[in-house]
This record gives sequence, structure tokens and C-alpha cells, in this order.
Amino acid sequence: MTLIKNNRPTESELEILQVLWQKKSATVRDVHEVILTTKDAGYTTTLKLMQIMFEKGLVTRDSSNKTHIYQPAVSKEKTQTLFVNKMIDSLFAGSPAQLVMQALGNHKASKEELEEISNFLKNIK
Amino acid sequence: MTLIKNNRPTESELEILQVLWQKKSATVRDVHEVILTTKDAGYTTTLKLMQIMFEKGLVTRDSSNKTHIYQPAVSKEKTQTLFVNKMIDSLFAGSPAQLVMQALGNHKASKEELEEISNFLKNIK
DNA sequence: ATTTACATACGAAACAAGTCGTACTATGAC
DNA sequence: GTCATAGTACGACTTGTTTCGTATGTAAAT
Repeated sequence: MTLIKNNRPTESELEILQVLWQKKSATVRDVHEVILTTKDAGYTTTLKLMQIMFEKGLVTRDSSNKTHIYQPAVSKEKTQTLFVNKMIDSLFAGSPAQLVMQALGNHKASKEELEEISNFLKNIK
Repeated sequence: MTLIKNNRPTESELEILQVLWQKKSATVRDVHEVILTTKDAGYTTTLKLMQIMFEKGLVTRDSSNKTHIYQPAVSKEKTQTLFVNKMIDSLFAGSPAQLVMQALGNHKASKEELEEISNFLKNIK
């Protein structure tokens, strides 16, 4: 029986995943360049992180060439769900509605967004 | 000039805060008993965590008696906001609406909850 | 007064995340 | 061929979190 580990990505891993989700496919340098716009970090730091993510199965890579090409191995949606669930559980007493209202209350979304959510609500009702 | 640190509570600290938010005021033992229903941990582990939280300013305590009495020093709402913002930023491209729809889509909230959210929406529109 | 029970304090180990230096390798320019 | 460049691999350090053992204090019960 293989033990399924809870592979919740860490903070830095999320940053990298974001780049990969957006670009679909990227080298360490590609990712690193994006990371640099947000924070300071050495190239080998990003490299190491991505190597670890590969070991964890968070990304795949094509290593047939010298410069490896990485792709996300976990979907954005699944990952979002993972974190949202965790958060509902640990901060909103299991109630998604509470989370929703917190998010809406604190963020003054645009008219369009509110409209979008209204429609969404009508649909699932 | 004093540097204000970003005091985001850790995972274990959140568990403890949850108990304190609910009970308003509690001893280490009170908290520990609740923690035990969820996971295994030694008493001194909970004690140590709460001592650290005291040093960090996450809780206050009345130590005039042998058995100290703890209270939360950060509000549930502020903490929720902290985490929700973080999450919107790091997983939903800055869009609260996306988070909201994720949360609603994956959780089939009850009719009452949906109604509540609808009303909430009307109000802020 | 001893023992028992239950508190706090605190050091140290175990673990995880992030960071970077350094070694090594492949490739293209000269 | 030699050199510069750009890549991977990996060990080791740092910092933060979680865990728990052990020392110690205090009060109530016998």
C-alpha cells in the first residue's frame, strides 16, 4: 500500500507554479526571470526549488536537452481547491459562505465582478 | 523605529487561536483538551506553543495565579482577512471574485447559505 | 512533613523551507 | 584545443516550527 502524501505546495513552490501555469512550459531561467520581478533570489535557489518540486511530483520535466523544460504536474484548479478547503476548515469553521462574504466584504469588487457572481449564484441555485 | 513584523500565525498557532476565539478565555489545559480531539500531542507541546504565542503577541495572559489564563490578542476577522488576502494574491491573480466562485463551486452550500450570500450581494451593490 | 498532582519554564532535538556556494558538464566562439 | 558561457547537481548553512523531556514550584491531601 502506497502512502499518499499531502503534497500541498509551499509558498515558494506556489510562486513557481504560477509561472508554469501561465506559461504552460518553461525553463528554470524563464521562471527565474519572472520571480526576479517580485523578489530577490539567486538563480540556483530557483533551480534547487524546481528540482525539489520535480522529486515531489509537482512538476514534470523534459531533460533530453541540456536545458531542461518544466511543466506543472498539478492543475491550478486542484491546487486552488486544496487551499480553499484547508482555509475554510481552519479559519471559517467549515462554512464556505463565511469565506465568501469575508472575501467580498473586504475587497470591494467591481460592478462587473459582482454581476458575475450574482449570475453564478443564480445558476447553482 | 520599531520594525513591525508580519505576524501571520502558523498552522498550529491557528488551531490554538480557534479554541481561544471560541472560548474567549482558556487555560493551557482547556486548549489542550480540544486539540486532543483532533490530533495527538503532548501537553507540554501545547504549553510551549502558547508560550511562544505570548512572546509573539498573538495572545495575552493573566499570570497572577498559578494556572495562567490566556486570551486571543488578534481578532478572528483580522486574521481571516490576512489569510484571505494572501490567498487571493498568491492563487487567484488578485481577483476576489475568482476565489468566491471557486469556494461556491466546490462546496455546494445549502439553500440558506446561498440565499444569505445573495442578500449580502444585493446589499453591497 | 511527605507525597501526589498539576502547573510553568526551558533547553535541545527533529524536521522543514529557503538560500547559496561550489563543482562539474556541455556547447559554441575564437 | 582553449576559453567563456550557461546550464545542472548537490551539500551545507540558516532560520523557523514543532515536539518533548526534564527541572522546578506550589498547593492540597494524607
